[in-house]
Amino acid sequence: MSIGYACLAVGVKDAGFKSCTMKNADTERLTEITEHNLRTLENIIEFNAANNIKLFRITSGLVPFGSSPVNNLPWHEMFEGRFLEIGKKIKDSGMRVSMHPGQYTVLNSPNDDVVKRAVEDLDYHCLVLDSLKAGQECKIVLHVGGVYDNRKSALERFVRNYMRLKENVKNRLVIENDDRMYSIEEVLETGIALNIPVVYDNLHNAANPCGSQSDDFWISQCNKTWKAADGKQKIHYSQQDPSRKKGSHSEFIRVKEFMNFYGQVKGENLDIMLEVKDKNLSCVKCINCTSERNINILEKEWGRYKYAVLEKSPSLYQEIRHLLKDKEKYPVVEFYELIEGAMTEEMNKGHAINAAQHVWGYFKNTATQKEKDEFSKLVSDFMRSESDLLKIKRMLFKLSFKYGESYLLDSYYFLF
DNA sequence: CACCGTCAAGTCGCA
DNA sequence: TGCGACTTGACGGTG
Repeated sequence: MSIGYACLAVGVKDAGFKSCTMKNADTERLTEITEHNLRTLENIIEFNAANNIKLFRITSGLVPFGSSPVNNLPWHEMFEGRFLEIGKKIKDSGMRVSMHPGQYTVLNSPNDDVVKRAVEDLDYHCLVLDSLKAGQECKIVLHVGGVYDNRKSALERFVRNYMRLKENVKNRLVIENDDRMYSIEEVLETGIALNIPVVYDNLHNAANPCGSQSDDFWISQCNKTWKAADGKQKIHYSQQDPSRKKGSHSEFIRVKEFMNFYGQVKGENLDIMLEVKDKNLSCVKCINCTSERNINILEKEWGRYKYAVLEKSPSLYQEIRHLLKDKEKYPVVEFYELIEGAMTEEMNKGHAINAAQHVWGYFKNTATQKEKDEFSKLVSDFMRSESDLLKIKRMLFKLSFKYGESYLLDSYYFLF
């Protein structure tokens, strides 16, 4: 069982991808961005390896306009060596990677130009994985596509167009239920007919259900479509954002809800891809909650969360400190539940200033007079509602960098 | 340097 | 028939 996250890592140094617009996509810019994005991918892979994360989705934007005539660079030859280096790091750490073309890659369209672009886009995704020398268990996840007023012929067209794909693309392609068009039942029928694996997505099934079967039921149905060469069965797991419309991914994984789900499926041998806004943060959380670890892990996590908690709730901050006192225990679920409680608190100016002062404590003796003046001005501006908290945090982050406070540089305080 | 409109894709639903 | 919504983060131009 591995738990992973998609595309981006938050709070990781030098881990931002770049892109460009079509009209700026000249050879020089495309080369530079590809080079940059490969370095970014490598940094994220190294972060994953260091944090015991064994499942990761690579962003489709890795090579800008990778499947468009706008980009006619032989990028996989130009960067062959870089792909091999990164691919080796992936393999050496035991990581499984995947890719997932977006909603605009539609293989079953009645418009043949659209289909042609979809085929080219799948070729591109496959070439990225091939260039990394990723095994056949590293999949490309695709939705079935549109309905066009006739589900039966639309599904038949998917089957026909699938046959047009190259063998190495076919070997990686898996299909997923979506939140509007094709329910898990229809995707399963298609997967069985084509003999390709099916990825079950729990939130899509909640938005676009068929019958009232449990997640566990559909997961075991999908399990039958995964052959040995395809690797472990994969599913997508996400939770509804309570304040946004149906189908929106939550900011973070609510640990209690996740553990309830996990209790039902832990007997299966699954890889779980999380789709969640805070990415690696919830991923680390879920890994910590489902594996045998010790309190050192929680103390490390606490070091990163503590000021983010303090600025929302001093009382929960104290409660967590007490929870971590007993070094023989590993109260992981309680720990994260308390953090979640703090993160959902409304912002309170007094608490926010208090936390900012705690962080300022790292610098107040070493800071220059100019920095001291600037900090107190930002604080009083914030109290008078003349500026926002972001400005204070931005300054504190800069100081952390300048004075080499690596403990603070890793803090999630600067992310929220 | 902060802010916000634009980009890029294909389909569906509603005038 | 045509256009807005859907989705996403970063670009890129403005003030």
